[in-house]
Order: sequence, then C-alpha cells, then structure tokens
Amino acid sequence: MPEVGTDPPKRGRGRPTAGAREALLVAALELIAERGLTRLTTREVALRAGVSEASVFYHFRDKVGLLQEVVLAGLEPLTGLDPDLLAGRAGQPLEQTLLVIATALESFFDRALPVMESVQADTALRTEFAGRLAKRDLGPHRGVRFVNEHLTEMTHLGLVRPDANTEAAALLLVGACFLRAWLRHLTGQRRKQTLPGLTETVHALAALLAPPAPPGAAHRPADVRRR
Amino acid sequence: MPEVGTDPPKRGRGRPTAGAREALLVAALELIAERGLTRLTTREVALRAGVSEASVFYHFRDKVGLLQEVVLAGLEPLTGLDPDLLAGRAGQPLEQTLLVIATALESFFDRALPVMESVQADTALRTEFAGRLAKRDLGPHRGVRFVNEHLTEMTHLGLVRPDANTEAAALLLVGACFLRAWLRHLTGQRRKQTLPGLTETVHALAALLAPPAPPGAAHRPADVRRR
DNA sequence: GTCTATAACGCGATAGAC
DNA sequence: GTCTATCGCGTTATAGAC
Repeated sequence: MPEVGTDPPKRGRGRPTAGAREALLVAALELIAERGLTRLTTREVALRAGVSEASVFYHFRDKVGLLQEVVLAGLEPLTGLDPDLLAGRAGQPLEQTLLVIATALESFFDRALPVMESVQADTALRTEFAGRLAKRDLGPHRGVRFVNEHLTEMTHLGLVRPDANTEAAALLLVGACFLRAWLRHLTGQRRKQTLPGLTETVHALAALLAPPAPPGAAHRPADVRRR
Repeated sequence: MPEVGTDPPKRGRGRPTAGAREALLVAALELIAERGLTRLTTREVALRAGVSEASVFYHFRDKVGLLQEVVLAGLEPLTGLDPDLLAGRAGQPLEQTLLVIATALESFFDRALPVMESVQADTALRTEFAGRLAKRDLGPHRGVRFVNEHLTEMTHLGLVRPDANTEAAALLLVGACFLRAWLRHLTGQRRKQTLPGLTETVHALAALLAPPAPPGAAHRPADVRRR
C-alpha cells in the first residue's frame, strides 16, 4: 500500500502520470456526497476521474482500499481545527469567540459528514475506522475537547462564570452544531432550517455562561432574544 | 448463517399467510444495523426472515420499496416521544425532568440512527425521505420543539430563569444527546464514552438554566461537579 | 402467498499489451 | 502506470408451479 500524502504532480514519463490517484480520491468523494455509498461503483469513480477502471485496483488494492483512503482524506481537515483559529482573541467577548468556534465546527461537520455517514453504511469501513478513531483520536469528541480548552481559558480570564462545567458546556455547543449540520446534510442543505439559528444559539449559551453581574451593575447578565 | 433473535412463534409449513411481510421488515432492520446498508442483499434478508427471496418482491415492489418501508417502520417510535412521558412531573425539580427527557432522547436516537444513517447512504432513499421528513414533520427538530415546550412550561413555573432562550437551550440539549448517541453508534457502543456523561451534562445545563437565587439564600444557584 | 428455478445484468477484479 | 478486454460471480428481479 503506497504512500498517502503529497504526490508530486511532476513525474517524468511518456504519460505524465497525471494525478490519477488523486483524481480517483476526489471523484469518489464527490460521488459519495452526491449519490450515496450504495450507488458507488468503481466504474463510475474511474469514469469521473477520467481514468480506466483498472487504475482503481492498481492504486488501491480493492474497492475497500479506495474507500478507506477516501475516508481518511475526507477527515483530514479535522486536524486543521486547532491551528491559530483563535489567535489574538484573548480579550474578545465570550459570545464572539464562541461564534467563531461554532462556525468552524459546522463548517467542518459539513465537510466530514458525507464521509462519516459512509463509514456507517459499510461494515468493512466501520470496523476498520472505529479502531482508527480510537487510535488517532479523531472524531467529534475532539471538537468537544477543543471547545472545553478554550472555555477553561476564558474562565480564568473571568469571561465565564467560575462555577460552570466547561466540559459539559462544550458538549452542548458541539452537539448543537453537529445536529444542525446533520439535519442540513439530510435535507440537502437548501431548505431553511427548522432549528434555531447558530448565532441565536451561541448568543443564548454565552448569556448562560456569562458570570453574574456584580450587584448594582448597569447591564443585565443574561439577554433575551426570544425567537 | 441461521436466524438470530426472536424466532417468530408461527413459521409453519402451511400457508397461514404468516407475517412474512413483518418478518422481512424486522430482518432488514437488523441486518442494516449489524452490517450496514451496502452489504444488505435481498437474499440475506429473506434468509433471516425465514422466507423465500421472491416474497421480498411480492410484498414490496423492489429492494428500494423494502428499504423505504424499513425506514418508515424504524422511525415510527419517534411519534411515541410525546405521550405522557412527563405526566405528573409538574412540580419536580428541573434537573430530574431534564434527565428524563434526555434519557428518552438518547434512547430514541439509539433506535433511529441505524435507519437514518442508511437513508444518507442511498440517494433513492434520501430524496424520498427528505420529502417525507418535511411533510410529516419528523426528524430531530421535533425533539427540539418537544424540549422547548417543556422548558417554556417550566419557565412559567419559575423553575427556569425567565430571561433564558428556551428554544436555544432545547437545541443544546438535543444536540448533546444526538452527538452522544451518534458517537456511541459509530464506535459500536461498547467502548467507554470519551464524552461527558449524560447525567453530568444535564446537571450542568440545569444549573445554568436555574433562576438566580434571591440575595441571601443559603444554596448557590449553579453547581460545580467538574469532571 | 409462498415457493423453486432461473434469467439478465452489472459488479469487482484480473490479464496482458503498450 | 495506464490502457483494453474479459472473466466469474453475486445481485436484483421474474416466471410459473402449487
């Protein structure tokens, strides 16, 4: 099983060894998102990638091998959650920071859901991937930890009431983003959401997490924004 | 591979018009949950149901027809969310009521997720089901509305701080339950969860939603329970 | 309504030239 | 490394007896 990562687009040969491998991965990912895993055939993947079907079996051992790498590639952006997404936001208001995080979470779920759904639909992928999930520490719970870390930090800065359970709060936020993204994915993301909006939800959570105002302060600690 | 689970009491030789149809639906649902949709064949469904493969096409038009009815049957328990789950809980503490709701939600998601995942994996099912979801008002957003109604009620009873956005809080709770159930479903529900526990999460949310204690009260409004 | 038997088809995978 | 051509097989679906 050859390497995964960056295949140099340069390869001296009669055929420029066009990125067939990469094209196959992209084509498979697109087809999974469009038509679902059950309708995915090696034939069609090759067709969309613009290569022959045999190339599928040359580059990846078999169909499952292709799917495994598709899953891995489709989930890679998750690692990119951590980087300085919140750089320089130390003093920002709680609500705005949470909104940045929540938006990033939903964006990630939008990209990762088609792949994750496929894992569920095929036993071969499910078992293989469940182990990888435990081993490489992937999955939505990573988002929970990420949010928790920043909530803890904000607690130390006095932006979150000190008696709040930040880990639970992180689960609440990530769960809401996940549910919103999941439903959007199911309905084809064109219909207007029947769920509360992301901004509204973050606003409400921030209000709940804000430290109680000192007695006699001018502004009230929790805001309304009903509906 | 012989059949598993509840053997239909009546599988006689004669033609009692035995519940072949029902047996097929059950068998299909089990196989989807166990092995995933991509590995599901009409042959195996018939085998497990203890009938011939031809019966599949007699009762349901084709394979998709079978799957559509499986989805419908698997999602029916959702309608059973509303009934007097909270009968007589009017005066109960907020946290306990929320825990009852949250437990019911996770239980429902546990049952419904295998079916919902299958819908995602097949275009024919997805489009058909997306319409049905909008029409018959199914889906997780119904749980959000359910929770919201009871939170509103509790607000009127003075158990929830009046400035809280109950709709957003409902989304937070349902989302957390959904994420927990989803991850449990992915990992095969045997591994210990890496997410915060349900009780802990409900406890934390109840603390956040509780109305601020009147000045000089003996107990503090929000509890700790870190980790 | 349920069965056995089988048709028709598309799928995953391989062989071998280039 | 990519292609064309093809094989073997499992799959969905049908025919017709009972």
